[in-house]
Amino acid sequence: MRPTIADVAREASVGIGTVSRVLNRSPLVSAAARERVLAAMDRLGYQPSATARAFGRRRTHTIELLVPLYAGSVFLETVRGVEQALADSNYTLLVRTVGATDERDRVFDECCGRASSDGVLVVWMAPTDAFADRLANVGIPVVLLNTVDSRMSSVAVDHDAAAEQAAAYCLGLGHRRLALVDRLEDPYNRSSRGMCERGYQHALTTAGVTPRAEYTRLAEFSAVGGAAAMDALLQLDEPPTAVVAASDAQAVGVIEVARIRGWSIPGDVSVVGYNDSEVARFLGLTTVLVPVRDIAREATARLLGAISDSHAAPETTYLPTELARRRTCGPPRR
Amino acid sequence: MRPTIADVAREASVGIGTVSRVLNRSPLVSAAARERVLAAMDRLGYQPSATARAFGRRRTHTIELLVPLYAGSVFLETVRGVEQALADSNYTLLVRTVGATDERDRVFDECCGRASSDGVLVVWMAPTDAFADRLANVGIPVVLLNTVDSRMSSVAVDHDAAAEQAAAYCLGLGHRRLALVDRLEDPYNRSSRGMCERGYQHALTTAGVTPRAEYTRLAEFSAVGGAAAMDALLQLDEPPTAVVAASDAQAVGVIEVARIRGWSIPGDVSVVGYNDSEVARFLGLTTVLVPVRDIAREATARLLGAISDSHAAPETTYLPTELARRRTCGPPRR
DNA sequence: CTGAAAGCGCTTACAG
DNA sequence: CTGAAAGCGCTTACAG
Repeated sequence: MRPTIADVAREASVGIGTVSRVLNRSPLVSAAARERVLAAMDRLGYQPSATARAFGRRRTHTIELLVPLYAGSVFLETVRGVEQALADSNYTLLVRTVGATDERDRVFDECCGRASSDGVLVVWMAPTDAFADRLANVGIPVVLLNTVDSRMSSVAVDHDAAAEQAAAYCLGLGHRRLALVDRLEDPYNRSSRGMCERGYQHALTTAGVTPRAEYTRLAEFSAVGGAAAMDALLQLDEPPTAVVAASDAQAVGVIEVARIRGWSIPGDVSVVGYNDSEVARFLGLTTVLVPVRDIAREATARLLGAISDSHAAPETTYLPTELARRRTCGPPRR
Repeated sequence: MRPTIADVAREASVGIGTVSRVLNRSPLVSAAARERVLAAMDRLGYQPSATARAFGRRRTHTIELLVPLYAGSVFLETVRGVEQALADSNYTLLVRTVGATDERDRVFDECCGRASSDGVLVVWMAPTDAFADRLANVGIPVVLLNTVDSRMSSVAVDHDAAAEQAAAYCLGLGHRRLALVDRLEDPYNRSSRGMCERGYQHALTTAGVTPRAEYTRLAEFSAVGGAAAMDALLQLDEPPTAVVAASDAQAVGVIEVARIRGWSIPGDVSVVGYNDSEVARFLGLTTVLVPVRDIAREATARLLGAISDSHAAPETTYLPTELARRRTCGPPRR
């Protein structure tokens, strides 16, 4: 049998309260007692039971991460960031992935019902009203990563500003026929708007370029989606000379189609991606850098704060993006 | 306050034992009592406390997944498979990622120490001796995914057989100058052998082709690593006409370098990847399909089995791989 | 600074 | 089939 707190207390000739205090680094322990307890723990190879502690404190010391499957490569980086922020907190990370829309609703639901965690992190997913309400009722703090909702805290990148940054860069290179291969802001909601649409248009109007409807494509969030969109764009009478994509996956599709059709990059067409992935880096894709790990770290810190101070007001933080200028953009051919 | 089991018992005019039995679907409850309890739960909006249950049963009802960062794209699919196998078990998934070697050791260590889970899943990582010993001592069941170790259960793909399959395919197309861009079997152990080396050599000797040392490259497990290896291969007096890579990431690097050097694929050189990734699929890469999700599902089922029957003997299961024949392989130019 | 004791919300023999 | 009771291993007032 694993030794319990009682075994340690007996071994150290103290009460279990003292052992508990040592465990919790309480200052209310004499140096001598602390020594004896520590020695006893060591002798017995004692490890406190996480379950019993959670039960005793009425806290699970667990954080739940809800992540949609479409997050793909962002997943690992996010988990990594969360772990870093959790490093010396002895909190533990529980993960739930979300596939289709009905699964999202079920996961949201169970997350509130079981209340098996002290806090929830939602990755790149819009909360439903039902979820927001229940969470508020149950009193479980939540922080959104890369999605903004006024009812709760979030740490995000300003997608429109990022898109504007990408578009402005292309415009600055001299492009006037600039297309957008966009994705749904909320992939679980077919009627949501395009994620980058506003920033893209703002950049154009600022530069005095009139947006053209045929240059804006709402594509599936994948290489295949990007390829299909690029296919259509290249068949236009006046194909674009530059394409801003809402994800690297889509950008890869755009590039592949361009290559197949014999368009050189960046000679014939420039391409900008979004949210740096390993492949993007390798392919020399010019792309918007989203600080995924920083977002996760910051969001987790915020969540821990909200857990210990339940009166913390919801707050939205935007982290800056950066444009990685690599090899897929250049001035348009004259 | 959330209602507790006592509230339900009072509301239903039964003892808490009966409520507990209803909760645990025990047959030792009369239909009438069950009805009353269920109704009371409903009225009160009762949800049992996961923490209290875990504590009472001396089981955490939690499974821990240890995954190295180099697993990359395999991560999501694995989590997905685990979740599917866990679907109606009310087990919960806890995730820990592993970066460098010393972090691996720390994670292994804590995993045994805290004993915060009922079982452990280790993804594509060789267990250390210390880990194996402590796990056996503590009595926590473990299943390895895609790594084989005689001391514990594992569900894996036979990497050598897979490499042989890939090499044999190229040989069958007529290639005789066949190179291998390999990766370390255990990336945390620089002196481990190449993951595919034996299968590759076996395929060659079976086909009566003498392996050449300069055709076997142990490369870093990334696109950059594959690129570097391909660079060296193409500078040989007799460059290979086909390359088998130990991962899709490496294959992407191989392809990119070939393209840059003006070698057409599959005209001048054929390429086979390993462990289908989304990009690979999109690029039409011929690759070895590793059933990542099936492995996760099967491993999880095995783990749940070991948790409920602690006498289950360690067992190794190999799942078959398949070769996805796509567009990066063809016969050698004469 | 310290110990004895109550309490956290379940599960599980036990007696009936 | 059912209820009263002990027990799981901690935390946390409370009295000293």
